Amino acid sequence: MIDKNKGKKDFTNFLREHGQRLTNERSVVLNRILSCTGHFDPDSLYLQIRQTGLKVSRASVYRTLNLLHKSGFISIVRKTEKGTIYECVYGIKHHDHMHCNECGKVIEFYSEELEKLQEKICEKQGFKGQSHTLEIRGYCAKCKKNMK
Amino acid sequence: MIDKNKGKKDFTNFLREHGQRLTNERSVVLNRILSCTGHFDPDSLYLQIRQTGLKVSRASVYRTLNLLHKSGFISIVRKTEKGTIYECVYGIKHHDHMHCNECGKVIEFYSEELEKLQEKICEKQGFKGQSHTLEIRGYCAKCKKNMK
DNA sequence: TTGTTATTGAGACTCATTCTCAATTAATAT
DNA sequence: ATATTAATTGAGAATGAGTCTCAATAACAA
Repeated sequence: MIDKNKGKKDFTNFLREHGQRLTNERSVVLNRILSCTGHFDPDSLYLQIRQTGLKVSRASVYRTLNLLHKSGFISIVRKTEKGTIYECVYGIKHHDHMHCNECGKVIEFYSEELEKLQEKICEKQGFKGQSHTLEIRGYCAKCKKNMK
Repeated sequence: MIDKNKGKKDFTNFLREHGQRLTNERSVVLNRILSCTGHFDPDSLYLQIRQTGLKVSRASVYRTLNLLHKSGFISIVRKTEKGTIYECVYGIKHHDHMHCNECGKVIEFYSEELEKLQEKICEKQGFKGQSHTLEIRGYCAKCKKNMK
């Protein structure tokens, strides 16, 4: 389970280092995303927050998401026509995605071997890898079967 | 070198299969992207076309880019705040990208080993991989050195 | 408490992309 | 060729995610 207090502390530290403050609004957004399982988009997040009776403006939601992204609490899964999809990665093991072109299902996976190989490839180029995004598109087991 | 005639033929076939036609406008856009080396964005492409004296509306450029994307002639490199960046991949060997967070440099690379490993990972999930995008972010050799 | 500075919210604004629809053009049938 | 039918185009309006403005407010330091 995610330690929300630690999250709050870590985020506060990040803000401090940048001469910024932990406000109520930021705290509300942080709490919300730390409870998120799975992917989310800014507007749903905004609506969820409103539904709980708390008041944070859309502008602040966007502003806070940018901060959370910079500080590494959340990462961008993909950008679609309808906007950006995020996921919370704080305290969560890194993973990559498979995306079914047919039903839209997203499979998360992790491979130590893959990570190692990427490091090796970076070294060969003199590149210092810091993070990466890998999305494999194709057809999930179910859709593959349905297609004959 | 890319065979533009073959490109035209292949694109026409794709269109036919979807009950669509190869118009002058589409042909102009196709030609332009087949001459593109490197990455490009829709608006620059539009301006380039206008500069050569040819007339294709912005709307048609966007519409054609969508078709070229669906038919696999071009792929999306990344979506930025300023819009989508494409690259022509027709007749070009698949590759992945490293992106320097400091200077913005993009390094293209290809690893057979990486491709194989991904296939293996897909199989394990019963997933049928069709394409993928891998972007490694970090620091290029030069910037790495400058940061000491 | 007070002063200083960051932050907020409402709504205006931006800008990439899509949509509208009358006019045009490609492919096909006559 | 010519008519018929359906796809396509262009100009500009519309859309919509995300950002910006700025006066009012809240957080922090002394």
